[in-house]
Amino acid sequence: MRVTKAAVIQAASDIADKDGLNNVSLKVVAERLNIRTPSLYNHIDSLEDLLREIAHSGMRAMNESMTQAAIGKTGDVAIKSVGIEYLNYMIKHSGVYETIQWATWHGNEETGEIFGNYLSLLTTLIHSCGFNPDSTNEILNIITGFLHGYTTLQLRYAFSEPDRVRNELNTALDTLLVGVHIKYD
Amino acid sequence: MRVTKAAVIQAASDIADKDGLNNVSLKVVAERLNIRTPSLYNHIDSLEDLLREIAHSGMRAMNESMTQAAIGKTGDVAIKSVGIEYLNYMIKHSGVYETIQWATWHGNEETGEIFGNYLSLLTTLIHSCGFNPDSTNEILNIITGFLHGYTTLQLRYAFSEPDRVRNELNTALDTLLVGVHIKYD
DNA sequence: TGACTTTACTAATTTCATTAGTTAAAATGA
DNA sequence: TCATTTTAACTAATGAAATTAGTAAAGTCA
Repeated sequence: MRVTKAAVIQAASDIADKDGLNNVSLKVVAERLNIRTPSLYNHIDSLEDLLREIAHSGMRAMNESMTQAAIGKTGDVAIKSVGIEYLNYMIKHSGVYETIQWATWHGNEETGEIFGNYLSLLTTLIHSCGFNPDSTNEILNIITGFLHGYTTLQLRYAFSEPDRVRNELNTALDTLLVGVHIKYD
Repeated sequence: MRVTKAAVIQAASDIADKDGLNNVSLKVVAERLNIRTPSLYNHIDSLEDLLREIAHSGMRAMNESMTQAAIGKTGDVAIKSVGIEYLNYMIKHSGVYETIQWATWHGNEETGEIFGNYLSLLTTLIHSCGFNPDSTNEILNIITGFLHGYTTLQLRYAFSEPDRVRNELNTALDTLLVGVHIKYD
């Protein structure tokens, strides 16, 4: 009697980050934990369930980091801090992030809830900018969409030149926010 | 003697669009084509190879549609037309689009080339806006990043309310381009 | 201590992907 | 046209991995 559900998810996340999502198999996870493959079923329902759990754990960690990054800040500064933290997480946990993208297509209700927490954080920060509240959702979609797409497309460069990509993301967010301010101030 | 490589990719793409990426298996594709599973190896190298081919075929089709959408247009109007076409393709071929996202992580040189063609199209359109050529790449990253992220996050709504999402994408691109113009004109 | 629960194990089973080896149809080319 | 070569199909194995069934050990708690 040793392994816990959290340990399974942790082991699987580590493997995802080191070897990529399609090298996460029950066989490999079990080996990492020094148990037999069927024993994993005491902690998870299926491989697909495990992948979703990896994604959820990662999303919660991202939410936590981004929330920390926003503490004591408001407006554009806060939004940009959150954006940089989003990128930082992707760089540090690219395998988990790949799983999060997978969960975009194969998520369940819980996935939606956790994503909702992320949206809540951004919503609060958008409010702190003083935009017309009627436009909050429109702005939310613009910012979250941009952040997701920009970081994903730049991820390949972010490994070798993290500082450059971080700076360019910061500049790009400035540009985006200029447009948002003109349109919604 | 009947099936061709193109037919295999087409069948697999149809299955992806109808049942999602993780229901694309050699077994199912072979059944659709009325041949035995091993016969597929006359046309493809492996399941992973097939998935990449689905992605490549989809990316080429998107490039073609977007190029058509840009004909006879310049500047912001052209960029927005391309963006709408990008969204249209995703709505019509969500399974293939999921495969394209998969290929973001598991692509090869050819994947990069096809993506390069897309970047070339956008680069041309950005030039037609008259921005400082030194900033073309920065702008390219902003626009392609935004487009990818915004459409991906809105895809779930795009099935039920395509017109609303199309309109909002158009507005969002306007907002983004306002910022870009102020920053780079 | 004795019932109960948890978690691991071994032993199947199933489902696919993939490989090997064979055959017949189709294409090519003298 | 006819022989040669290529192509693409087939059947039969093989192998890897997920999942299920059934069992035993170890911890929990009354």
